[in-house]
Amino acid sequence: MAVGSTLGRRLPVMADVAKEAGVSHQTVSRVLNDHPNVRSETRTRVLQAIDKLGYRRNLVARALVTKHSRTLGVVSFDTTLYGPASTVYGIEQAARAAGYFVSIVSLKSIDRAGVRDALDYLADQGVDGIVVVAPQRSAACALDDLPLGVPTVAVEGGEAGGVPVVSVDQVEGGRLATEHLLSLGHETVWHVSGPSDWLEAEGRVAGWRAALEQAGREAPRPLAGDWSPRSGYEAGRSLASMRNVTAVFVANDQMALGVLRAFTEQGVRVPERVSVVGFDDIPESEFFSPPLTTIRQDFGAVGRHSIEVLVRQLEGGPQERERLVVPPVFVARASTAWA
Amino acid sequence: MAVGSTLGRRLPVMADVAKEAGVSHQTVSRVLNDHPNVRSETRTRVLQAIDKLGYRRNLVARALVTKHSRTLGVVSFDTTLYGPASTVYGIEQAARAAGYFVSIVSLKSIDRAGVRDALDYLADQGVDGIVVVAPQRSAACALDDLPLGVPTVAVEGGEAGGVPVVSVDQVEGGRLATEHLLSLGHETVWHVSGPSDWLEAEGRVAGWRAALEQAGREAPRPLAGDWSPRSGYEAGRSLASMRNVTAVFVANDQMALGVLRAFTEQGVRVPERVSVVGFDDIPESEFFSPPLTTIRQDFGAVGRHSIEVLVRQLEGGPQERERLVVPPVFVARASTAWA
DNA sequence: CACTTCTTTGTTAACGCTAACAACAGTTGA
DNA sequence: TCAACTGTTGTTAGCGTTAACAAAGAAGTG
Repeated sequence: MAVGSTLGRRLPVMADVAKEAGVSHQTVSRVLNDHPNVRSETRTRVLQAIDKLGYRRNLVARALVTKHSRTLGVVSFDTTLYGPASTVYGIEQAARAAGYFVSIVSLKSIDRAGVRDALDYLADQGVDGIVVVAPQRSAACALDDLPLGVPTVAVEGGEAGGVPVVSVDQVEGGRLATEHLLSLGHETVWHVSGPSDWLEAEGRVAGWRAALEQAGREAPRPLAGDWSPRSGYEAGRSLASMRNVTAVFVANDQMALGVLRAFTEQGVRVPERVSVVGFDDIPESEFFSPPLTTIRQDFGAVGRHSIEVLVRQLEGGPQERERLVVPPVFVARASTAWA
Repeated sequence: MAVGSTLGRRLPVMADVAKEAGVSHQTVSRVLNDHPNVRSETRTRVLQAIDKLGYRRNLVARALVTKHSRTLGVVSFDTTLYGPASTVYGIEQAARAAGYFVSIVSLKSIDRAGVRDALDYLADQGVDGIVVVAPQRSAACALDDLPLGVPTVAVEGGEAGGVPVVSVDQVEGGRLATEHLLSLGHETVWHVSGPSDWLEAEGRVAGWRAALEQAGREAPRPLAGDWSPRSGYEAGRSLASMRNVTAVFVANDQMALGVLRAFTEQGVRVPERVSVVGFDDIPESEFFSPPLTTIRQDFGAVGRHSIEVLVRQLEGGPQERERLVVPPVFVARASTAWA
């Protein structure tokens, strides 16, 4: 690509290419859009002109007339956390592979108004579709009043207002963790949960409860955390002081780290005296002391599926009210042992 | 905002609002853009019409004529890692506060071609400016051939081709870590470095070397990792088998976790026999066993500054060849002790 | 009172592209 | 020979907005 004749001047437009190639601008457009009826000799002449002038088509002008920007909007919450970050990454990769740009709004806090603003913001910008990573009840609610006419998919969105949802089966994950601990002979399993307004936290609690119930065990009162290692640490200190605790299912790996730390400080040995299971399988978990048994979520798959569903809608499909569930995977390591 | 008369029809445009308010479309435009010369009575009539029709302005059309999209592009590498994720988050927050959208391209691998493509991709889309998170030498090189005319800022970009750079002072960080260990009476300090093509890794090595040299100590051969806990673990196994190692500066916290794990397995006590310092201060570090002494990077500040510099350029400032450096902060915890 | 100036509004022409239709050659077929 | 078709290209008219200029009235000034 050369800069050539337009050096220092304004960027070349389609008309410049047309003149250079001795055709009409419409023929240039046809070449660019792979229309069938262009003589191959004409096509090469146009391509040469494009190359010579260093022409790049103006996608804004294109979007104005086609009404499609080939941009997807993503609304997420705190992309500093491993889960959201991985999900957004998966979404971005899948979107690009499908030929779409991604415009991201990362919310600091999620109230209904914040999500609404973000959605309006994206709709204004002319995105073709939106993925909302809505792990909280409040965010999921905001999906009830969507910008009209913009196809939307929710990730981890519960029964979000009429839009398709892609999520990891949190209930199943909670069940897997709990059943594993029960199968090791533990009388019951304690639980450090995530914040109560998070759907994921709720799902894990439900799975944990279901597994205990099925085994005919009493469910102890869960300890509530906020996903942070510190909150896990505090829960861990409480648990360490209780003699009857032998198994703990912690709702994410970061809090599990805090629990492990508290146990170490209090001289509670893992897994000899207490077994611990986490959730997420962050890259660090394998190197905790001891390496953490956990439930892996395939965030990449969630991202890919959400884009698949969205693109299917964009490209003509009907607004199906589908619900895609990605199964979690149990990962055995060294933080759990026989009672 | 009501949906009103256009229910089920096409979205209302400026002309519809104009007709509703009994003015010309240009007057509507003036109201929307806060032009001074509009009679206040006219203004309220227009605003009422906007509200009644549920009108939202078409930013694509606006961008076509103004040549500004109020969108910034961000090119980053693997936003799953804590550092890049935090930086991008900081950028996004700052950009939104400044009234800009953010379009993100997250590269899987960074070769020069990949970065180039991403830049073209964004330039095509009509972004007003670009932030490149270019922590690798290869990425930084790609800044040499930038899309013409799009203001750009590099984050962690070394001496990137003529564009402003915002970064954390990695050399100073490496120095802080090493000096701390030397001040505790350690004879010398070993180093587990990041990948050699990362500028950050290089800076930390340089700081470590400088501190040792200044103290008149021999620098041992550094062990190379790839930022992952696993590579730290492997380095840790090597170090554990060497009797003369009493202090290790690890180039990031994730690898430090791996080192700690290897030491634990081999019965090497931290900090009693070996002191360990990490880098980054990820949220987990405080809860490692033992809590990790480390160097904190203020990723949020880096993001904010990069947007500041970029916006200053966009809004008329000259393309200054500036270099903004954010100082790292030493964080003392329990993984270091007197030799 | 004529003259300039200011305020408010409207009219017209872009911005760079694609869609729709028109036009023209070169076939083909009756 | 004329009509109908086919493949290729050009012409025109938008998309929805802002910029530039024009115009009309109000207000100030000598």
